[in-house]
Amino acid sequence: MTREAAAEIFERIALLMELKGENPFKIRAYKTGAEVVESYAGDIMQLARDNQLAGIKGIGDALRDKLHEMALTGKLEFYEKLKAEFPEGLFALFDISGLGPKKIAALYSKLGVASLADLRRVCESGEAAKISGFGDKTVVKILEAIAFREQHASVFRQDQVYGLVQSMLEQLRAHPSVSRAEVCGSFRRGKETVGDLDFLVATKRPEEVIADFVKLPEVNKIIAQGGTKASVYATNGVQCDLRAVSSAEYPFALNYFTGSKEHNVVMRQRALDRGLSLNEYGFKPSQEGGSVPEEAAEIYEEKEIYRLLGLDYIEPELRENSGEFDASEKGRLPKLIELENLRGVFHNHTTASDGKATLREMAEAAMELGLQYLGIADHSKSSFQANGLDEKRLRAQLAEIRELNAEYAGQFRIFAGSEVDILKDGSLDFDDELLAELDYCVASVHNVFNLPEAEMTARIIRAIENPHVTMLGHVTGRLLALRPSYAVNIPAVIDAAAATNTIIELNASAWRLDMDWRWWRLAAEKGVKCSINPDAHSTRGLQDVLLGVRAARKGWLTRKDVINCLPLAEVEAALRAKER
DNA sequence: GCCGTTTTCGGCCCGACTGTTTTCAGTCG
Repeated sequence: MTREAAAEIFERIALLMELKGENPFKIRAYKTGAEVVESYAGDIMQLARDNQLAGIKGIGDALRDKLHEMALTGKLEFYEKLKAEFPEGLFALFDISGLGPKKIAALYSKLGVASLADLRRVCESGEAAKISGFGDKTVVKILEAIAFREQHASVFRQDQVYGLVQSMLEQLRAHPSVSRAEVCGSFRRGKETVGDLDFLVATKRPEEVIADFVKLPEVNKIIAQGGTKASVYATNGVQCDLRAVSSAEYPFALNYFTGSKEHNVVMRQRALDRGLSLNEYGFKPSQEGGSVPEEAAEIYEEKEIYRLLGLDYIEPELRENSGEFDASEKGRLPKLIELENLRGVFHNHTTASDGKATLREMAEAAMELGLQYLGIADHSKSSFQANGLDEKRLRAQLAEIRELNAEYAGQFRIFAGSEVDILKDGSLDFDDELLAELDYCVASVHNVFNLPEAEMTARIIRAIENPHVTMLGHVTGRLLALRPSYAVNIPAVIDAAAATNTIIELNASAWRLDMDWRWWRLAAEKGVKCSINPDAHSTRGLQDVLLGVRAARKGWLTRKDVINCLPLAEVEAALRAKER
């Protein structure tokens, strides 16, 4: 069993206990346990198998035994019994914004609501509004939340599929009859979420490869299986399609199945303009009696298809038919940022607020990743829920950082910052005097999400105009497929950032990827710099920068647009650019 | 269920907002 699966079971135990009205502290212990399992720096499942879990904070006797059982048997008796007390569909109700355990328990016990469909029915029929604690407004909100949820029903964040993609690709590439394999579709294009996964292989024995594909351990259910393609559901619920083509067809199929649909339409039109018809198998003459030029018959790489159509190679992330053809024709495609360009990371949390690792552990993890610097930005005092730091604790952390920096002298640098709350009126949670003592400051909205657009925009711009705000955190507050962005005028925010030399964060957490890639070209054109921030709450969380880089590439950004590509010697000046 | 320089019991994060109420329960961050 993977650590993700074990953490998920602890989380579900917590949900079920909430439904049963169990001791809230017991529930919290399971939630904490899930977080520890998820973010532990080390192979916690191996430790669980070997019974070596003693001394891990947050894992006591009970959770230790349960982890051991899961690691050994792949199951947990305790959870199976608990789960059997409630219908499976109840879990989906927790994803409805505004519904918590008490309301779900009431709906279940009073009206027998056991699924999203049931929930919609009792809301529409008026039954729900009659339950004590429910009213008309609650019902309207629930129906709105169901609609939002359904729009995003089969949507998966990258962290939910990344491991699956790597593992399936690895197994496909290792197959003796497979010469090449790749993942296509929206995943290859670096979209923030995906609906399904499209795999492609080049092989001379398609049926054999497909027969082995549907037997992979990650496959939960076969939807369809034929001579050249198969569709399955993976254990985490993602639909995975596999197409098997010949080696000669492979570059064409790779291009076709990567999309986007709109990009493909332009590609085929360009081919027609050259007397060629393009599909997923290759070039053909577009008219009878026509011919295919020699170079079109000898294509091995995707790049050569673009060249034949008079284009520079277009990276998959840019294939949205949003200007890439024009730039490609003119030789003006950007040289996209790469993971290796990053020299450091800002906006990270420690145990001082709601992080799982200490300052020193975070610094050492960053060093191990080959980074030159690490920016800390723990929550400020208004974020009670996240154990935000008050002035005194922040100053203490500042002193601790100075000491560590003395120890690391020359090798590595920690930048002392704060993720300071933007209060309802746009003022900040700390006064200017304290902010001036920091190396940098990320300002973020964490509460009162329901302001009208004009007010929210003014609130954020007021924060941007503070000379000590180095960068703006997660601009829209969205949680992918879970909670929409609050109302905010992003072009106005970008203009304000440009006018004040304020950096905008690309929050690299798989849940956020905020600011959205669709806005980065505009921001870069206006001269706004980006900071790819992992918003790490654990040492493992630092690796989310990978997702941030993918989103930045999709936003046409180069290393010159991203301040944490700067070497240590230059980045400090960049942090001070605004104050100057 | 976890934890402990106040250690084997007693405490465990806090306040805003919303919608339902008529003083508060539930949800959220």
